Amino acid sequence: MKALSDQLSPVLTSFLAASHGVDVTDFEFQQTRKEFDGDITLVVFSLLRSIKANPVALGGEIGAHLVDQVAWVTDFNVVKGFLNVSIADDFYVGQLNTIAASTNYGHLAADPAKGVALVEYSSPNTNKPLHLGHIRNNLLGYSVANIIAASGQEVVKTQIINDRGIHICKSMVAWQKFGEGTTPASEGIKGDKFVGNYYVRFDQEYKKEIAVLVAKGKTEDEAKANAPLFLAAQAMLRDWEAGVPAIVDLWKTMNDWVYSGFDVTYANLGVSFDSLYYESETYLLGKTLIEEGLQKNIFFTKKDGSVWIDLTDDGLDEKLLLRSDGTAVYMTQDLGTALQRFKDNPSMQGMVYTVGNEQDYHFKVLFLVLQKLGFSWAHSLHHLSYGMVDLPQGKMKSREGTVVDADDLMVEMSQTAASIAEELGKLEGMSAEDKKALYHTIGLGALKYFILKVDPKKRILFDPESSVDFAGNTGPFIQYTYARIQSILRKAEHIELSAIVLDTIEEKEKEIIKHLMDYPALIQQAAAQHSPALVANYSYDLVKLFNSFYQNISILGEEDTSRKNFRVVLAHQVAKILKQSTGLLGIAVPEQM
RNA sequence: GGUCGAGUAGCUCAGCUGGAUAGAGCAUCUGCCUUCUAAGCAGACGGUCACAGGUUCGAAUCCUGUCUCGAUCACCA
Repeated sequence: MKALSDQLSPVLTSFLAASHGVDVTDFEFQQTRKEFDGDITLVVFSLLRSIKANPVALGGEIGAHLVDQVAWVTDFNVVKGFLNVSIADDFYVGQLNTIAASTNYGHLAADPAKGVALVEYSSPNTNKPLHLGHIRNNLLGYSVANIIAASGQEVVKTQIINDRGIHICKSMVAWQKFGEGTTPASEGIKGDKFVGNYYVRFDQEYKKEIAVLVAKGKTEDEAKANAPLFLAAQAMLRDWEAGVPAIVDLWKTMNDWVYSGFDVTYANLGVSFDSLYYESETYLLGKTLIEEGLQKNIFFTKKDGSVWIDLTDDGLDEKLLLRSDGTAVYMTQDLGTALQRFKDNPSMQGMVYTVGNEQDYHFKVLFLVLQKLGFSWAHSLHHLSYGMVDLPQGKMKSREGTVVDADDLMVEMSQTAASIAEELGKLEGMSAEDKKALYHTIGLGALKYFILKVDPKKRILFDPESSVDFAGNTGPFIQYTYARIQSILRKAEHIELSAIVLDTIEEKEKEIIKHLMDYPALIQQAAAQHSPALVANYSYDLVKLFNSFYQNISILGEEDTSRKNFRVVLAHQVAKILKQSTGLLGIAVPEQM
């Protein structure tokens, strides 16, 4: 649609300037409805604001001009205020040839003038294994990074690792006390799960201690603050900050366990990072920013020594930036991290934070603070806010064991894919190894599409019982269509794929080409809106169009050679775009399934 | 209470910079494998676009108010 309207608009502009003396550059086009003749429709109504005329008469005037002046406009009709324009079939054939001739159609190479965009995602709590919520985060961030890159801007995928603080010390204390020297290797479990267990263990033992103290007559708050485990964790944090070697070593060891566990999950999920930031390395820079803000009188100090910013003029509240004891809070380290990233990427133009919508307020404040500190790049920051993934019984809660574990879920998806495939029995002759890889591709395709097709802003309800579909509007449906096309292309190998010349094509073929023509504009739109859902829906629509064509019109069975060639090229281009578009979503497409 | 987001078919979702009779999938029901892979295709059924006003040639889309759900307003991260 856009590709077509972009070509018609200049003609209309100059015509209206000459005939009515008005300057109009924006026209409202839409797809012609099925019940009318034509390919594209100009909404004449919208022109009436600048031109006083009868819409039907004006539509006729414009239509006649287009037929006269544009070689590939063949006909027109006017219904009420709608001008339906017909386009010559060979125009579409020409467009298909253009698409076929271009590699990476619709994707642009990085433009140095656009600088580099950072996309942050994942950034999990290093004490807990990744769960379904993190999967949504990772898929969104990874996909948005791909989409921005395809739109023509260099991208750096990054994350912030929360590797310091009292919560880290909790699992360290628990391991020291109850770990008995075990390691992930000795227990044969992933490092993140191993450390996560001690984090849970801390919480359990801590609660017992509190109960004991309360039984002895202490109040709840007193008990919490005086429980031996809590005191131990606090002491450990002090030792860590003081750089006590034994503690720092333990910290490094346990963090490495977690990271190696996460790496396995990331690899299975198919996401990756170009750079990592550690809170332990940026929170001090955050503190210097606080100093700077105080000197500039952007921040103020309260009696107890805590540092705040007053955002009431911006419709927000006062916000704490530094504790009264001088230690950093969440905001402090995020300020430092942002500045560090700019220092590392001087051409930074745009940074996307992929973080759940529960932190909308935090990011509003963060961006405002950076703006007030005078950083020009602070205006290009964007919070990619997404809704929670909820279970039928509500929020996922690790303490209640209602968390959908990321590793487990991926295994289940793979197994479901396997059982469906075995039932269908189309994979004879494929090696066990290839099958395993294929099941993973399909299972993950189902999961990724399921999550990415919905608007990020919306909550997702995940029902483990009804699970993720493999038929209908799903990832496997798209993968299946791709595999079918590959099958055709294998059989069509001997066909000469030179530029096609045809005067007439089928309606279904035309619909497909129209959709292919929209791809470049779609990528730009998806990048501007940070929306993988747009790419997912585009891919689905393309597959719907192709399948209808495939089931109703024979490709290889066509006797006319040039027509057969045309259809093979068309199928080939559909596959090409599908591979590109699903690739942006992190979904792989199989040669056979 | 303030702020932000969501509310479209029984269910899960598109559509939202205003345009012709609001679209898909799942579920239910009909057909289609002797022909390029049926994880598919063709069709039926299914809607007061939360509610009420307003703006205009025209509103699911924009504005105002109301209701429901979620998030947030911590010297937690």
